[in-house]
Amino acid sequence: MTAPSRRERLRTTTVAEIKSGARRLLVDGGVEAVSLRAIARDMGMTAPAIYRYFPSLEALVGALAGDLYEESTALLEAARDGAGEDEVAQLLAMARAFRAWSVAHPAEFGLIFGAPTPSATTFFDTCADADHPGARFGAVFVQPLVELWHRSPFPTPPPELLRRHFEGRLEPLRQSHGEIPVEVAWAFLSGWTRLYGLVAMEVFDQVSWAITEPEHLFELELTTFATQLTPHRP
Amino acid sequence: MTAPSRRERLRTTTVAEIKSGARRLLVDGGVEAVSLRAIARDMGMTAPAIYRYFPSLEALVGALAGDLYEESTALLEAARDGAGEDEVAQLLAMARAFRAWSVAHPAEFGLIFGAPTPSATTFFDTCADADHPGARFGAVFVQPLVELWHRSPFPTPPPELLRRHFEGRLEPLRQSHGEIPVEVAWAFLSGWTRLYGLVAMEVFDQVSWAITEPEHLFELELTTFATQLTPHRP
DNA sequence: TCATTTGAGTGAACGCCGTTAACTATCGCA
DNA sequence: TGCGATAGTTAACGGCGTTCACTCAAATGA
Repeated sequence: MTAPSRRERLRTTTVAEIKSGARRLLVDGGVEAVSLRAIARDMGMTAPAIYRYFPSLEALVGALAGDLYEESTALLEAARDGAGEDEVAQLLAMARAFRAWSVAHPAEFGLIFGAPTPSATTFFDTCADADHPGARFGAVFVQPLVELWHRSPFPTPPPELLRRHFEGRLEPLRQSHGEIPVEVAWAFLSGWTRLYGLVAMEVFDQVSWAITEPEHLFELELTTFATQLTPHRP
Repeated sequence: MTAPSRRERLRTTTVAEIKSGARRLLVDGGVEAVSLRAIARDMGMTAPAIYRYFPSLEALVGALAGDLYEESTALLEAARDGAGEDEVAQLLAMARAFRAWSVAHPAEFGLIFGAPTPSATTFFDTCADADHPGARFGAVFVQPLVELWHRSPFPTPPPELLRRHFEGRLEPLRQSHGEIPVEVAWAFLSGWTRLYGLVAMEVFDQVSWAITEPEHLFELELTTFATQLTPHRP
């Protein structure tokens, strides 16, 4: 691990500048506005120069998607770490942080959580299954759920029902998180699905025909979700 | 209402041929593969000819999105009409039909239920709020829910909690469906959000790192959803 | 120190794309 | 029969990703 040479440092900053230009275009024009020629123009370069740093536009967008995945994962971790000891409070803080980030960054959300573009596809295919960006993202949710389950088990559908549906199909999840109680796996999949649905519907503008200020629907669902994570009074 | 002239008939079939070419390109190349030149090539025409029928590529893709919305709405109605009298059975049949269609038509799903492209945006903006395609789509779900609610009310969060969160924010929904009990509005929004989340996650390939055969997760969630629509035993 | 190799960047070109403009030929109708 | 509307053409412009041949400066090694 030797110190980076001057050339390597320059290269790193250039890569960063390319990516930040790409993100700027993404933010104010959608993914189809990201073009090598526009990035190069903004940098005072010509388009073919970018091929010294990325093999194609697709690869550049893929790398950007990877960065965004990391950014949102770090965001979740920060929300969790700032929410005290109670796991339910941690999960609620993470959900709120995720929604806030997504609503504030619709283009970025669309790139990593929307329909898989060729760029995203080729990028994610280069990731080993165990450290798929989605796996590290999901892990931040799984950990508090596991701890909550051991401290104060929440109600779930009957475990034999869960086992019947999940039988042998949780291998990918197990590969990145080790053995997990089937109830926790269910809570994660069910909860993440609901969170994703709420946020994606709002970001993709699929509910504005029915409700204004979808944040209140979000908070309502969060309330009922928190209730479901609390043991029912006997 | 006079019979369409020969010219009008030719025009109609040409429009249909353009759209079907566009859909073919959409299906096996994603939305970014839809190009006027490719469509025209497949039809043995030149690209500018298409401007006799659509003012821009954006408008063509928008019209295609409108057709797809109609297609999926009709699909839901067919599923409902083939599911007998019981409203819960109707809702389950609709959910299954929606998932099946979406999984079988990922590109079409992405176009109308994914991140809004400029094309979709400009198209949906041309729709009046009351007959927004989403509203007609949602109506198919709302109707059985209303009937079920009147026949056999399902458990919901406390109505005062619902009212507090929905206060004055359901105007768009009311405009297309008239007065609706707040409990039904909640059931629709909550249920549609969960259904959308499940299907979008599967179609957009956001869960393959955790679970294989997501259809079983879908069926599991459907089971618990049906339970929640049934009055709890006293 | 000087020659050489490496790397970054350029300019021209190819073939796509959407879109516009000018033009032609055909069809339907009075 | 003639005329206007309609459907189609070709040519062109600018933008795009990408490739290739090239230049020039920086790092390297004898």
